[in-house]
Amino acid sequence: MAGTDRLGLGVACDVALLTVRRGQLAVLLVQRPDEPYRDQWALPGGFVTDDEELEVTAERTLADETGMHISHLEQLRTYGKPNRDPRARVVTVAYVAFTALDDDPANHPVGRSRFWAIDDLLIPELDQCDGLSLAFDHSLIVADAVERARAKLEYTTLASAFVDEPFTLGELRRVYEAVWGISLHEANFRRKVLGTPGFVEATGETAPTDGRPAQLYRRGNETRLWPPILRGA
Amino acid sequence: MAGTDRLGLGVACDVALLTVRRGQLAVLLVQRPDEPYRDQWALPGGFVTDDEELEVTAERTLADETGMHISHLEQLRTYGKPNRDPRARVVTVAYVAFTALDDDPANHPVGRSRFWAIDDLLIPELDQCDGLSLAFDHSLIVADAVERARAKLEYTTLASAFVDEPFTLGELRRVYEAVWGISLHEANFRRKVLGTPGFVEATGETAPTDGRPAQLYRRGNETRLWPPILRGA
DNA sequence: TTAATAGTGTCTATGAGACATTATGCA
DNA sequence: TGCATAATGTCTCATAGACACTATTAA
Repeated sequence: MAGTDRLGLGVACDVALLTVRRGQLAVLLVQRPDEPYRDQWALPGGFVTDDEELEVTAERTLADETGMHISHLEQLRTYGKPNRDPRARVVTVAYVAFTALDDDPANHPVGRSRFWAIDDLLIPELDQCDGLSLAFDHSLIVADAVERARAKLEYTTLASAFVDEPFTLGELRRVYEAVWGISLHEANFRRKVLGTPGFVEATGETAPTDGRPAQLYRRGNETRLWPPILRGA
Repeated sequence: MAGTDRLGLGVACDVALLTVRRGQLAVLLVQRPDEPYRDQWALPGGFVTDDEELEVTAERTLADETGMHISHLEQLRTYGKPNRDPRARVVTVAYVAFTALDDDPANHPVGRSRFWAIDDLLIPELDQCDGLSLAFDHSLIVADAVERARAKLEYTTLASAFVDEPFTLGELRRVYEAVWGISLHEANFRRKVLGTPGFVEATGETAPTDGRPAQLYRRGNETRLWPPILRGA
């Protein structure tokens, strides 16, 4: 670690908060109030302050800019291309988080922030060549966050983080379908989820649907999913 | 991204170069010439210079400190605890890479660097409570690198990156055994590898062993491994 | 009744784990 | 000959995929 010039280099954190809304995977964005990229949409985030943990920076800036308080952030990766910010060299440590949208308005984004369906964004990295254009290299970060979510559904019980409790197996299945963009076989999905101890816990209650009422479940204690549910080749 | 105080914060890159040597997973370390942690062993790495890609910093400092030239680095994660470096706030972007050790001395570490078997290191994060103590939080980085390697063996053909060409299936199997620390069933492993198109390509040659001579193979073009080879619960 | 979704049961194909057996070198 | 490792064959079990069928509500 030889010391070289390291001034004029900023460190920031950005957060890709994902949810499933109206059957679509969505990400929380903020409309930028200032240049550069004024009025364009960007991930919430900001610079690291002295003696502040990176994850705390992510939580703090997320709360400041969107009003969302999320406690379990997961580091995604770090983006440091020299010209990714036109003002100066900024290395950003991106975090990803997953949340359910409940009916409590206190948990909804405020100010210039809102959720956007991934499908409505211009994300070349996901072969989406039209839609809302994002500031900086944030389309790349969103693409990586989406891939992280897709991968984690395979081998963890993350899907249940996207649904509000209590939930039905149909709702849980539609999370998989929204994130992976494919349809899953209802009966096999049920067998798999119920056959994994600790994935979900039955409440004994039922909820009305468009058809037969469905059993309600809560999240179980298990976080790993073994064997995994694989997306296929 | 509101601008706040961001001076006095350094950005560095560190590299965990992994290999399999004498049947053991090993990592390339450098004995520190200066304080802090003088004479202790650390990952090669150094500060990012102006307008330098993070990956280039990693490659450059690896080459400077160890003489190893590795072109395919993969970002591992970023470590930014406020006091991880006693001198100043330093955020380090860690990279991981995988290499085979051939007989060419040009590809061996030089100077104060050498490979250390993971088993000989003090890595609390891997429940290894005695052995060589590493500088900074590098035992955590090494632990994460080892876990990355273990995971990638499952769903990619990474294992072949650890063996010098040409290689036998026995050598390839011993890579899995060294990295995962378990023994694999020889016949099932062979069926799996040969049943995955593009994992290995037969050369037609054979190599002597302690028993029957073994067919020799080269790396194939496939990088994904489907279905994966799973370590088990 | 029909439509819609929840939920159960079962057949089959695939692939992993386990094991037996043969092949081929060397001491 | 015995030993060590390579290589092949096969049986079994777990599980995913597919599909048929029943259950329960609302319109």
